[in-house]
Amino acid sequence: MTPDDFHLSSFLPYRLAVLSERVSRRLSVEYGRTHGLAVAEWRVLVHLLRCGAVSVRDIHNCVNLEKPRVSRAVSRLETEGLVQKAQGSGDGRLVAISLTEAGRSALADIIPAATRIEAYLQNAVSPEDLNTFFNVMERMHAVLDEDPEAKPRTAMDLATDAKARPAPT
Amino acid sequence: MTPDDFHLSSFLPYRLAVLSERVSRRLSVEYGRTHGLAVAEWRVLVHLLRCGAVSVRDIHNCVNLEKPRVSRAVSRLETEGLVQKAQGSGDGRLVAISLTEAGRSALADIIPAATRIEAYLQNAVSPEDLNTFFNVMERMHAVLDEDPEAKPRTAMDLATDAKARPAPT
DNA sequence: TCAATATCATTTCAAATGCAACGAATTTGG
DNA sequence: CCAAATTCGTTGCATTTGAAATGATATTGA
Repeated sequence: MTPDDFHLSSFLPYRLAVLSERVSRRLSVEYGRTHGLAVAEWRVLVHLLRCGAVSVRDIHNCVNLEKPRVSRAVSRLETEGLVQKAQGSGDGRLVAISLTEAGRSALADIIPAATRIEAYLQNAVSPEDLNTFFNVMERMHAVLDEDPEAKPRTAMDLATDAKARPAPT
Repeated sequence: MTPDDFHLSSFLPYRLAVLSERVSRRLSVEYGRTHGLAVAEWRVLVHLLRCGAVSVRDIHNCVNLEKPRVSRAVSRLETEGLVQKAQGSGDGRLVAISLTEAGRSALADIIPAATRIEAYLQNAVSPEDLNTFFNVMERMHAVLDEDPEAKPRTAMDLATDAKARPAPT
């Protein structure tokens, strides 16, 4: 089926990858140049802002990063003084990772810039179209949720996408 | 602005990355298990199917892969016999890369599976919503095209997305 | 013509990545 | 109460990655 007229540039997975990579790179220019952060570190910082003192496993389960990647991102952030590790009271295995003041202040600097980039991307379309856009993304996730070959979604992404149907029409 | 209530899971770049990565991985399960291919190799093969004998630079300019990555993907494909390199007549620097019969036959095997995955993702939404979805993606690309900090799009992606407005209503 | 510059593909090198293994700590079950 | 199994965070290791350097060929301009 469809032997020769298969265009990569109209292939959904490819298009998603190209746009995603372009957006991510544009964003990382922002926090990379200003604070020397990589994607993993950015995600960890943002997660900590909302969730206080959490373990590596918690971060791993929330921000779609492999465990070793989280561990190393936290290490880098710690040496840069943006994050601190404490012994979790209770379970001695867990590490309680939290923002330092420097980390909080870095986020206060980066988040507005990140939000601005998100906004100028989203403002290019109408609110209805944007809503449809997110709904389509959620439907595709839902399809993958049924697929045993697909990697499961994190609990956090599930929860957020579930509530992301504000306009059922 | 928006200091504390910044949710990673509703942040456009993050959501794009998560879905894109999930879709790509699901797809690579397909051609990875059946033919031992990685993403770069898959893209190269597909491009060759449409474009015959091309250079590394051509592939690099079309399928959103860095030049060294293309070079290495071609090497691997060559050792696996799916691709052949020939001296480009004329310019002695260029390499003419083309599919072998084995490569063509591998694609004949993979493309239907890939198309099937694409289809079951796209069939989860109405054609109108899917069209809106692609339009939104194109608008975001257009915004990035104006942004000097963003990486330019490849000529191929530009051409395809431009014509990707098949239903002007 | 022939030096200077540009382009092409590959390679080098350092950093990032992910899987699996590991040691430490906890929980479970007998 | 304690051995087996589980969970946690980290580290080893092999692979992948991309930026810059390299060598080879082409093109340009004096």
